[in-house]
Amino acid sequence: MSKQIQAIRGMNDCLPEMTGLWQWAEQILRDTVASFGYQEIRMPIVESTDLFKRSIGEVTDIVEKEMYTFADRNGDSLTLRPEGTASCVRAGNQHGLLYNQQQRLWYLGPMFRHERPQKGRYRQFHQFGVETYGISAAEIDAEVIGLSADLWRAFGISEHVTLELNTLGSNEARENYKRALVDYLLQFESALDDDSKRRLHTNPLRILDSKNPDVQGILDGAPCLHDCLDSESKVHFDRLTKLLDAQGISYRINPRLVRGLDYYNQTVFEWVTESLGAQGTVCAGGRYDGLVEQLGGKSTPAVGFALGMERLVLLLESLGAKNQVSSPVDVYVMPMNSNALAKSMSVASELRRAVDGLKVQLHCGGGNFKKQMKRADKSGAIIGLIIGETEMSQDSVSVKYLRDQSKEQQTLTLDELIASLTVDGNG
RNA sequence: GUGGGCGUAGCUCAGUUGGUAGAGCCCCGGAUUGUGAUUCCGGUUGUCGUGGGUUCGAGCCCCAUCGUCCACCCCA
Repeated sequence: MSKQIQAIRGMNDCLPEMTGLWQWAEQILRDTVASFGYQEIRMPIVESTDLFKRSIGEVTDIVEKEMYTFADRNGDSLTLRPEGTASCVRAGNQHGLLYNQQQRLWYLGPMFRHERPQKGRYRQFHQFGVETYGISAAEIDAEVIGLSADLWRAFGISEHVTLELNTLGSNEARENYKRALVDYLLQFESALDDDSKRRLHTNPLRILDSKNPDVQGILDGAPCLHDCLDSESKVHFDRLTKLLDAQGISYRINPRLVRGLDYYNQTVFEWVTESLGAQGTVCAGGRYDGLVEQLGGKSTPAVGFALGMERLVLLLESLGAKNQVSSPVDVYVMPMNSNALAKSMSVASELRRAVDGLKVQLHCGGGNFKKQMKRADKSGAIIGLIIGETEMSQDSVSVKYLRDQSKEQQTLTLDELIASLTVDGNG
């Protein structure tokens, strides 16, 4: 055997034992956004490097050290997308979707960041994203957050996620606050850890959600972002919280909640969980009113969020959602000998055509009866269909119920079998 | 990028002060030639991550390297 080639570090295969759960999750996501009237948009995975530099921010870690950037054969600098919002705005601008219009969009696909892999964090990962454009009123913030809350309800995990909410205010308010915060923290500079010292000059707001308890202690005396807010932002945030209250969505206002990407303003939120280790944020988003214009479009308000699929699936798995996934096979057809093969294949075909959604697998490769029964059992099928000389001679099939011992094996005509499967609703 | 844990069969893992590798699962055959999942019997599974070093002798000790997991950082 020659040496095997491995997958790239941090880029994982999704194996058959997991694809069922992924598909189940994806279906619920699609159904939920569809119920809100949102439409899918599909963007390329590769974009011009400048797109991300201009949107995410030049001094963010994502742009500085995490992007998969390379020169293509023309010498253009291209980048594997590290997130979806920038591409979505670019596509919207390019095709006139955002100009004086309202849009409610969603997407799902792979993203790439060159980070050190750990639980809930991979170099190729998948985000489900929702983006809305052209609505500045707080009700769209409330709708988007309400939509995310509906997702947890549909997954049955509402008790395991909590909503954190904050407002960053206008850009001017935020700049004012940034200055006040830096002034305050400079008094304690020697007591700050190295990461916080560095961020003092790069992204001071990020110090607010430092995990270091000493830093958090210093922050207890720091000025509060909410004291620097402009009145317009206050009104917007107040309307949002009232609308969330009216929907019965509970939240915790966290004045230290900030976002890592530069384009956010006003509303920001995160859904966090205790069940995922260090990567507790399963979904996060907010308002980004300046980005459309920043990327060359007409000034357009926008709100959206992104949800980490791997983190969602990990969470669903840890909460035992795997038994929501149906078996890959409902009926396993066993031809007893080579004479029964053609008959078995046609029976399988007729079943598939007659019963909508029925999953029928034909035993291939022969083998004795014992072996075929073992395969039938392993397939997860509820019904084993036996077709041998006896059945051929009377134009019937023997039906063995593999998961229910109280049900006797019986011999039926194909029509009788189809009738029973149809009544059961796929068994 | 930084730190720590772990790399032994397809999978999950034992392996004593250093003496040339083992269990369960899986798979195959049989008990049972038309009845699985339960039971019993038998069988196949290896570059001990890789490369050096120490030693008469290394899965075990040392160095390097790669991989992986977890945490920091970052973020969904």
